[in-house]
Amino acid sequence: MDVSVDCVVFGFDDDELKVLLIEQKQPDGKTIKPQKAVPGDLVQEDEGLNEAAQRILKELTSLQGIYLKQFHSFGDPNRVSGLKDRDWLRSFRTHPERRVITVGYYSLVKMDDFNPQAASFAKKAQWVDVYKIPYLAFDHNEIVAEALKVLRHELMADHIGFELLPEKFTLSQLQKLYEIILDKKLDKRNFRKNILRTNTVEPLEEKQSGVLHKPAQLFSVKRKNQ
Amino acid sequence: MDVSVDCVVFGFDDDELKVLLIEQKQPDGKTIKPQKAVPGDLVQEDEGLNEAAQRILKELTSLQGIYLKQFHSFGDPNRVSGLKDRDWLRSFRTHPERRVITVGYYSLVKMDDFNPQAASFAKKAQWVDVYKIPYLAFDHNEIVAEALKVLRHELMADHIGFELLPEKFTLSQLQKLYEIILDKKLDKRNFRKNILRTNTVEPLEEKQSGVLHKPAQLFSVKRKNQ
DNA sequence: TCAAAAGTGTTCCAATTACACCCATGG
DNA sequence: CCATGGGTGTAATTGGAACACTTTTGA
Repeated sequence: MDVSVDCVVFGFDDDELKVLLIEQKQPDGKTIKPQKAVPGDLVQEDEGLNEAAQRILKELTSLQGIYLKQFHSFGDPNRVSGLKDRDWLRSFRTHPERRVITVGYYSLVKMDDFNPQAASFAKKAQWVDVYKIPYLAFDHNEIVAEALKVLRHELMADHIGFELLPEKFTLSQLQKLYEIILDKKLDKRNFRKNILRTNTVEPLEEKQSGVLHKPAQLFSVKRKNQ
Repeated sequence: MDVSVDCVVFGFDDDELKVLLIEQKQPDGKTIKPQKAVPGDLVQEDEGLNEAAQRILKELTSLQGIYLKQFHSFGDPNRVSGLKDRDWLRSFRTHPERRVITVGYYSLVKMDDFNPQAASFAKKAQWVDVYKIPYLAFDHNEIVAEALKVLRHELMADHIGFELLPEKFTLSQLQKLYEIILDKKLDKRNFRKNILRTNTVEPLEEKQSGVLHKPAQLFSVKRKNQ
C-alpha cells in the first residue's frame, strides 16, 4: 500500500478564489488525454506527512513555507480505479497498481507571489476558478470540495486569510476576500467591527492614492509581539 | 509502507470518562513486558478506511455500528521506533520493520453496553480513566490526546454524547456526562436551557424511584421524525 | 459637479452568564 | 424532620444582524 499527500492550494487575486491544478504529463510516445489534478505525490520512506506535503508542494509549484494543514485522509479502495487514472499511473509510477491512500492538505496563498512552474511530471500548473472546476483525476473533486469546506470553517473561526493579501491592504480588499471565499455578501460595517475587534490588523500612516474615489486607509497584519 | 487505523473509544460509566485500551499480547516463549495501546491494526488491501475502523474495532472489542469518526492521520517516520514497539511488532507482524502511517478514529460508547473481550492478539481490553492514562505504545498518548480535543469540540458543536447514557436518563446524568468529558463544572439552569433548546431529548411520563431525594424526570433521546 | 468607493453608529434581538430558593422523596 | 439532589426564573451583559448617509478624491 502506498501513501500520498495531495495539496489543495487556494489562491486569491483580488477577484476570484482559485485552486492550483496541474495537468498530468503525457508519457512519451503515448497519447493519453491529459487530466487535471491537484498537486500530490507519494510520501517518501523517511519523511513525515507535513514534511512530504511541503516537499511535494515545493517540487510542483515552488511554493514554500506557507500555511499548510492536514484536513482529512481519503482511502476508498477504488479512489484510483478510473481507467484514465490507471493508464496515467502506469506511465510513470514504479508500482502503478498499488492501492494509494492519500492525506489531504490545504493551503492559502496570494497568487501574485507566485508564478506556477512546470514540474518534472506535469506539463504545467494553472489557477482554476474554484467555482468552475472541471472533472479532475482520481477523487480530486471530492478532495477539493472537502478542503473548501474546511477552509471556510477555519476562515471564520481563526481569521486566517490575511496571507492572501498584499502587505498593505484596505479593509474593503479584506472584505472582498472573505466574500469570495465564503461565496456570500457581508455587511461592511459589521465586517469592519469584527475584524478590528480581533486585533490582528493595524492601520498604517498611509492611504491609497491614484484611485478614482475617496482613498482608503491602508492596513497591515499586526506582528505578534506588539 | 503500511496503513493502519487506530480507534480511540471513549466510554462513560456515570462517573468517569474512560478509554478502551488493549494490552499487547505476549509472543509465545518470549517475555516482553506488555504495553497498553489503543485498539488498532493494519488496513486490509480491499477495504476502505471507515470500513477498516469498524472491522478492527469489532474484532478487538466486539463493538459495532457505533459513531466512529476519522479525526486525524499520524505519519511521523519514527512513530513506531521505540525498542519495545519494534520487539512487539516483530513478534507477530508479517513486515514488522515497515513504516506505518495511521488514521485515527474516535468513538463514544456507554460502557455497560459492552464487556471488553480478549481478542486474538491482545491479552485483554480494559477501560482506563482518561485522566490517568499510562505510557502507551507507539505514539498512542498523542493520538488519545488529539482525539479528546476533537471529542470535546464535537460534543459542544453537535451535542453528540447521548449515546453514552442509558435509554432513560435524567438531565443531571446528562450534565454530569458533559462535565466529565469537558472536565469542568457547568451551571445547572443554563445547561438545561441549552439542552432543551436543541430539541434532541424529550421527557418521558416517568420518574426515578427509590432514590433518597426528590425523584428526577426521566428523558430519552428524541427520534428523528417526530 | 459627478462618479465611485470609503467611512461611520445605532437599534434590535438572541444568546450567554451569573445567581438562590423551594420541592419531593426515603430514611 | 432531615438530608439529598431535583427543579425553576430573572436580570445583566455580550455578540450578531440590519440598516443609510456623508466624505474624499480624480476625472
